[in-house]
Amino acid sequence: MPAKREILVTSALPYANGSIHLGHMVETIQTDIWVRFQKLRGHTCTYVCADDAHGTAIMLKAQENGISAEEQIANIKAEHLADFTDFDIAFDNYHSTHTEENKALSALIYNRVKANGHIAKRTITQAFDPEKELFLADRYVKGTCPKCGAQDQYGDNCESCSATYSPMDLKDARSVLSGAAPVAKESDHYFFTLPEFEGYLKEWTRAGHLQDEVANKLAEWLDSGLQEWDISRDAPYFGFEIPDAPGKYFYVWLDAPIGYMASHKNLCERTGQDFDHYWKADSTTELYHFIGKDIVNFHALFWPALLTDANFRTPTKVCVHGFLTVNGKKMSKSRGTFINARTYLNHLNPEYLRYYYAAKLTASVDDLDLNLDDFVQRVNSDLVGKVVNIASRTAKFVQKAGGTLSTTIIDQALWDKTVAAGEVITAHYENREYSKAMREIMAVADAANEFIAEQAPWSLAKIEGNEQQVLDVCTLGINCFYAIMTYLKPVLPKTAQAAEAFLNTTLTLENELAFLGAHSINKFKPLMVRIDTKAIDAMVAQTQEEAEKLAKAAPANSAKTESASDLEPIAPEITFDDFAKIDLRIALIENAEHVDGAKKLLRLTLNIGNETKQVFAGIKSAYQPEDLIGKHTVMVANLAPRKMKFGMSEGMVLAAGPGGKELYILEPHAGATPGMRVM
RNA sequence: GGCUAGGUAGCUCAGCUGGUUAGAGCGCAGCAUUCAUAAUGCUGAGGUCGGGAGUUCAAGUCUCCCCCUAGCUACCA
Repeated sequence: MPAKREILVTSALPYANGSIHLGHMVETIQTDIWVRFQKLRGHTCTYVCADDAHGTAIMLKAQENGISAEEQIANIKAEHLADFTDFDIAFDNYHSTHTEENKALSALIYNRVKANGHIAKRTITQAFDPEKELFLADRYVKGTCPKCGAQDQYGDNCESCSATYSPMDLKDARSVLSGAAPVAKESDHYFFTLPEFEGYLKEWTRAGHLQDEVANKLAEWLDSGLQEWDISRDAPYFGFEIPDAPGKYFYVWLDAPIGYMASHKNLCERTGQDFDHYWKADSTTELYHFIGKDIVNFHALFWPALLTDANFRTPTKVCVHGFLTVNGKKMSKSRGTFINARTYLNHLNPEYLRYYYAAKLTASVDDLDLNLDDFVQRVNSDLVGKVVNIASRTAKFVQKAGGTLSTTIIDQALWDKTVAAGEVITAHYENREYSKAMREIMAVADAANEFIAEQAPWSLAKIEGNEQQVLDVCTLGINCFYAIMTYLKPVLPKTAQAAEAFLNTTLTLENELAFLGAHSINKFKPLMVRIDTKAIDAMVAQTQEEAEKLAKAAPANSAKTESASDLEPIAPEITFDDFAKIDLRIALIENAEHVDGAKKLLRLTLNIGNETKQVFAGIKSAYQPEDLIGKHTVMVANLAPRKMKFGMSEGMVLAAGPGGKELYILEPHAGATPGMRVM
C-alpha cells in the first residue's frame, strides 16, 4: 500500500446557463470514479466543484427570463446539483463562482499579480451596441465577410473562407442582440502579461503535468508567441468589479478557475480543514483538474501562470478528456441525442451509464461514443449476465447449507488470480485507464463463471454426501463476486452498497482482499435489472419533444445562435416593393462539382430557362454533388455577381439551417420548371 | 487555411520501440447446460487495419500525398 496521500480534485465548472447533459456527465463520472477510488484506497481525497456563474451570456439569459442574475444562477445551481447528486457524484463541496470567497480570492490574486508588475492597461477599440448599450464580444456581431462576401459570419473569422478580422471590418455588421449596427468605441482594458511566462510555461507543459498530446497542442501557442491576456470587461457585466478599476469587471475566465479554490476554501471554513496546506506554493498535497479538451488553454497556460505569479501552488495534473458523441455523431437536439442528465434519470438507472462510461474511458483525449445499442447490450451482458449472475447462481446453495461460507478455498489458483488481478486493476484506476480496468474485472467474472460451470454444483447437489463440496464451490463463487464488487465499487456505488448488505461486510481497497471464510451472508436479492430497450426509446423521444418545445418557445431575441433549436431574430420589416426587387427563379441543377482547394464550396451550374448561371454555394458540408444533379431548387437570379477565389458566382441558392451537416436547400413541388419566377 | 488528435471485424475498442497465420468484449451461428434476472459454458464465421505511393528482408506500426471525423485558432463560455 502506498503512503497516505492528500489529494484535491476538481471537475470543470458547469456554466450556469443551461442544463447538465450526458456530455458533462463524462467528466463528472470520470472524476467521481477516480475520487471514490482514491478514498477506497484510504487516501485523503477531496472533490470540489462549483457553478460558473459569471459572464455576458448569463446576464442576458436572466434578462430573457425576466429575473435577476442572482436568481438565475441560484435556480440553475440547484438544478445542477440535483442532477449530479442523482448520478451519485459525491462532491465534498459544490459551490458557485459568485460568492464572497471567490471575490476575495480573485482580488487577492489580481493584486499579487499586479504588484509583480504583470497587469498592463491598454485602450482598445471594440464593437459597441448603441441600443443595448454594451460592448459586444466577437461572437455577438454578425455580418458579411469582408474578404469573400459570405453572409452571416461571426465577428472574428469567416467560416466560409477562414479569413480572420475584427468585428468592425464586417460589412453590414449588426448586433446579434439588438440587430443594431455596432459602432466602434474605445475602452480601457486590463491585461495579464502572459508573454513573460513563456519560458516558465514551456517547461511546465512538458514536466509531466499533461498528456503528451495536450502538451503538443499547447506547443502551438507557445511557439507562435503568447499574447497578453485580456482579463477585463466593461460594465454592464455580471461578475466581480476589479478592485481598483470602477466600471471594469473580471472576465469570467479569470475568476472561473479561482472558483476551484473558492469552493475548497468554503469547505475548509465549514469543516476546519487547512486551506493553505493545499494551496501554498510549496504544498506537498496533490491537485488534479479534470477538464474537457476545449478548455485546455485556460487550465494549462493561463491558470498555472496566474497561480505561480500569485505565489500559489500549480496543478499536479490537468487530466483532459474528449467529447461525447452519441451513436457516432455529435449530440443533436433534432436527432434526440442531446440528452439531458435529468431526462436520462427519468428513464434509466445512473449506474448503467457510470459503468458504460467506465468501460470506455481511457487516459487519452479521444472522443467517447455512447452507442445506445451497444450500451444496452454491454450493460446487460457484463453487469447482469456476468457479474450479478455469479452471486445469483450460487447464493441459494449457500443459503441451503445454513448461510455460512466454508473455510476451504477449493481452487487456490483461481482465488490467487482473482486477488492478483486487484493490483493490475488498481493501477489502471490510478492512471485513469478505466476501460482496461473494466476489461480486467470482466475477465475475473468470466473465470468465475467458467469455474462454476465446470464444477456444476447443481449436479453435485443431487447426490447425497456432496454437501460440503457444493458449499466449497459456492463459497469460492461468492468470494469471486465479493472481489469483483470491491473492484467495481468506485464505478457502482449503489450496487456495491446492496452487495455489502448481501455479503454482510464492507468493501474496501485499502488492504489486500481477505477470503471470506466461516462468514455468514444474507439472503440474495436481485441487485440490478436489465435495461429495457423501451426505456431508451422513451428517453430519446422525450429529448426530441423537449427540443421541439424549446424551439417553439425560443424568444425572437435569443442571444444564442449556435445550436439548432435557437432561432435568429426576424429581420426588420420591409415593404412589398423591397421584396419585389428580389428575383427568385426555379433552377435546374445541371451540374454540381467539388472545387479544388475549396473547403466548403460546391460549384453549381444552374439552368433558369433562358440561361445558365454558375454559383458557388457553401453547402459542401451537407451535400454530395451527385445528390444534387438533376434536382430543382430556388435561386436568387438578380444578385450582383461576386468574384470569389475560384471564379465568379452569379447568384445564390436558397438553403436553411445553421450550417455544417444541417443545411437544407429548397426544392419546389413537382411541376415547377426552370425559369419560373417565385413570388 | 494552420495545428492537435482519431479513422483496425456488424458495434465498441486493444495492438509498446516495424517481426511468425491481426486481438478482446458485445452481437451473430451451431452445440451443451438448466443452478441463475431467457443467465452460463464450448465451438465457429467475420477484417486487402480510411485510400494511394514510398522506405525495408519485413509495415496496422515509419515517410509523403489525399479523403473523412472531432477539437483548438486567444473577446462564446
